Amino acid sequence: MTGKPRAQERQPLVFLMGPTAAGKTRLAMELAERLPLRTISVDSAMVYRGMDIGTGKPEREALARVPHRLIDIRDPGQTYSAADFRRDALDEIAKAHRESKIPFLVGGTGLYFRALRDGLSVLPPADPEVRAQLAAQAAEHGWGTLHARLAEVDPASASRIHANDPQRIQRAMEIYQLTGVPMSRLLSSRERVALANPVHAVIIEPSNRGRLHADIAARFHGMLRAGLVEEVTELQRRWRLGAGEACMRAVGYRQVGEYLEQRLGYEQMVDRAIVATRQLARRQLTWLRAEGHAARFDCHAEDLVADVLATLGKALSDDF
RNA sequence: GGAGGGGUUCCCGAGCGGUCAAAGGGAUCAGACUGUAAAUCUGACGGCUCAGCCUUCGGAGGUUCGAAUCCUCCCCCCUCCA
Repeated sequence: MTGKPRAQERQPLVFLMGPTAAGKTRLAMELAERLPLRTISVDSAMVYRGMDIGTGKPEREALARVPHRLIDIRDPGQTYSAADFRRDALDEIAKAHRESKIPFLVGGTGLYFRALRDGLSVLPPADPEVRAQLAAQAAEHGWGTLHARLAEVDPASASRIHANDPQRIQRAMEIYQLTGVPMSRLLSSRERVALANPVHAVIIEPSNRGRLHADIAARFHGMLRAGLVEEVTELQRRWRLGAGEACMRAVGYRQVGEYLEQRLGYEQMVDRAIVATRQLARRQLTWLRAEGHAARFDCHAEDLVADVLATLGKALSDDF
C-alpha cells in the first residue's frame, strides 16, 4: 500500500458494518492486525467513557494492540451527534491518510455511516433551551398540537413527519425557531457534500436470524457475568445520570437502570434487555439492506476472516 | 371427597347470543430515518384462488335463523374447605 502520493479524496476507505452481536469487533481486530488499517469506531454508544461492558467495547489489551479512534471521547451525560461524528471521523480519516493508513470505519450506527458518506445539510445544532421549551409546550398541549403548528410553518416537514413522532417534530420545530427557515427548505438546498473517496464496504450479517437471536441472548448473559449491573451502578453514582440522559437510553443500560430503580425485576430486566437488543439488530439490518454496493458475508461463516481478508486485499490492491 | 374459579389466535389478556378472525398489550416480521439514532416512529400480524371464501376461542355433542358467548358430558388447571 505504498503508492505515490495522491489526492486525499482519491484515497480509499474501508467500512465494516453489521448488526449488534454479529462479531464486528472480533473481525475488525483480525483484519487490523493484517492490513495497514486505522480503526475508527462508528458507534454512538462506545463514544462514552465508562460504558464498556454493555457496549461490547473491545478489552483494554485489545485496544492497546489495535487502537480504535472515536471510542471514549465523551463523558456520559454529554451529547454526541451525527454531525459531531462526521466532523470527528473526517478528521480521523485525514490523519490516517497522512500516516499512510487506510481508514477502517467499523460499527453499527447506520445514521453515522450515512452522515459520513452522504454528508449532512447545513442545519443548526441542537439547542437545549429551545428543546426544553418545546418539550414544555408538548407537555402542556401534546405533541399533536406541535405537529399542527409545524404544519403551519413547514407543511412539507409536517407531512413527512408522523404526528406521533415527538423527536422529529421537536427537531423540525427547533430548526424553524432557530433559523426562521423551514427544515424542509434547508434540506433541499443542495449544500451537503458527500464523501469523494472510494469506499470498500463490507457487511456482515446473519444468514440465520434464530442464530443471531441466540447469540444476542448469550452475549447479554455474558455482559451480566462480566459485571454490567455494577458498571451501570458506578456510572450513575459517578455522573448522577437521570433516566433521560442520552447514554442511559442505550440498549441494556436502560433496562439495567430500570432494574436498579426497582421498576423491573431481575428476570424481567434480562428479558427486556435481550428483546431490545434483538429489535436494535433488526433496525440495523434495515439500514444494511438499503446499503447498495457492498461485499456481504455471513457472520457465522467458518472462514469469515479469510474470506473478508481475501476480498479486501483484492479490492485494495486494485486501488493502487 | 366438598365449594368455587378458569381453559380465547405465538404469549398475556378482553369478550359473555348476531355489528367477532375476535379489544388491548407483548413478541415477531417489514419499513422509515439529515446535530437525541443502542434513539424515535410507521405498517403487517389465522389461511386462501383475498371487495369473497375457508379454518379458529380445551374436546365431543346439543339448543338457536345465528354460539367464543347458552345447555350436557368429558379432559386439564387453580383457589378454598375436608
